[in-house]
Amino acid sequence: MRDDDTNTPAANLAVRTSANANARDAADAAHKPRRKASIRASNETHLLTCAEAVFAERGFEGASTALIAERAGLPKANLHYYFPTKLALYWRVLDDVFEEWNAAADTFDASDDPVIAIGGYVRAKMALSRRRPLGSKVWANEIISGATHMQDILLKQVKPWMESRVQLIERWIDEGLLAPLDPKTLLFMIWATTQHYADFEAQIRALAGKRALSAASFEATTEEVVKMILRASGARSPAG
Amino acid sequence: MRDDDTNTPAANLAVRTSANANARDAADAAHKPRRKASIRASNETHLLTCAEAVFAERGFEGASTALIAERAGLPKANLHYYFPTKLALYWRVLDDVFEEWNAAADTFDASDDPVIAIGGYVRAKMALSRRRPLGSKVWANEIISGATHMQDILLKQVKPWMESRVQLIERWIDEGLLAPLDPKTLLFMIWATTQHYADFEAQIRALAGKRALSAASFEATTEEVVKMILRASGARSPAG
DNA sequence: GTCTATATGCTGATAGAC
DNA sequence: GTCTATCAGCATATAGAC
Repeated sequence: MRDDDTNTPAANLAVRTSANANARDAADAAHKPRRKASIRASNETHLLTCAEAVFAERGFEGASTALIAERAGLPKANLHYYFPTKLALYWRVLDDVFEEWNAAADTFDASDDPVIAIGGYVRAKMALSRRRPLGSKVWANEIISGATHMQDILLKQVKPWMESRVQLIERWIDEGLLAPLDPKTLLFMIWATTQHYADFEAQIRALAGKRALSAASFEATTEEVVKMILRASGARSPAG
Repeated sequence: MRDDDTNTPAANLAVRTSANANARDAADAAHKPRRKASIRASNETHLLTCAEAVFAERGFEGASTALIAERAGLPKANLHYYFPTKLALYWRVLDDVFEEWNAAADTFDASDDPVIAIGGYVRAKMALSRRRPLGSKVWANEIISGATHMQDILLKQVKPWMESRVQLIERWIDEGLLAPLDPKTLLFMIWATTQHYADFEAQIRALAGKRALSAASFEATTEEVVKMILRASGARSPAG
């Protein structure tokens, strides 16, 4: 590993955003056509999409830059022009996935009614599993492999989020709005159950049939999951 | 892929068992020392143990026979002497994992009381996650990657088991011993939640601390999970 | 910005001496 | 049954012509 530890996914995220902005500014300032920057942007996003699929299917070590480039319809050297190393490309994919995880996490704070907060969060996580299963699989692969490239995100972003949500859940328990339970166990159960519909797609398809993952069926399953999680947590609304 | 479809994990399992028996018989019949057969057996099990760890960490494509052999302290050629191809070795690992999955599945039939049956099954799955997390990770990796090497096991063994358990759950619902729910969603929730403690070990360690996976803590967590799953399913004992 | 050609090392698997 | 030496192919990454 030649990269120093400032080049983490989170650090990369910041770099990327400002780098893109700088590229556009430079093009504008020189009165050059915006074309180059937009070719770059579209090639980068296309490569990221293909990389997400290959990393999901084969994990970091199993994925090859040749296969990613082939799926993107670009020569391998072109991939290395945009992303210097396979690891840099991987970190960008992890970043993108975490951004969506974060957006879903916000729905937890939509209300101080645990029925609405927990129900809404479960629905958001289920929707994410359906909309972007590949991203969830990349995340899962990374953690199964020991989460070596994600320690920073886990410790600096996910952990604080979890800890404040644990306090919120404990308050709800004190107020009698939730059954006495271990908050972390509840959160892990929500993550496990909702992400299962993305990560274990292939097993669900084999066991429950292709229809099980159709739009209508998935929506019904989502409501089943919401119902069961709410029952598991013993949630009730403050008013009632 | 040069192997024909009779060489599936399930087929391999049968072959292995009889092959081992034959090897022992032959040695006994020829009055040769038992040594050779037991060297074979011990090398094979050792290689299987190391292979399980490497496949868990890196997935099938990411794992290399060189690394597996190195961890086993054997030359790579020796590995290929016992297991002709990487795929054959992988299938044997999948078999072993499935055997344990199957043993845990039996606990579901320990009683006709859903509180005992479901609670016991959850405890068995949690115990398995703790005792053999690497096996669970291999299974998870395989399914995330599309379950291409497990279609037979899923369709011929897991699916029938699931379908008969679905009928049992439906009967319990009819008898008023479970809340009205979709049985498959309940089973998926049990699998997802219990396997989470094996597959997402690294995340749990990062978020909840190393202590979270200690023996005492894990036992407490198991009871939390049992409590929440039973509440989610609305289970009650027939007598009460 | 694109892409052919190539460097360097690792991959699964085998040959054949011991 | 063990293991060194080696194969052909694929891995990541780069050089340099266009």
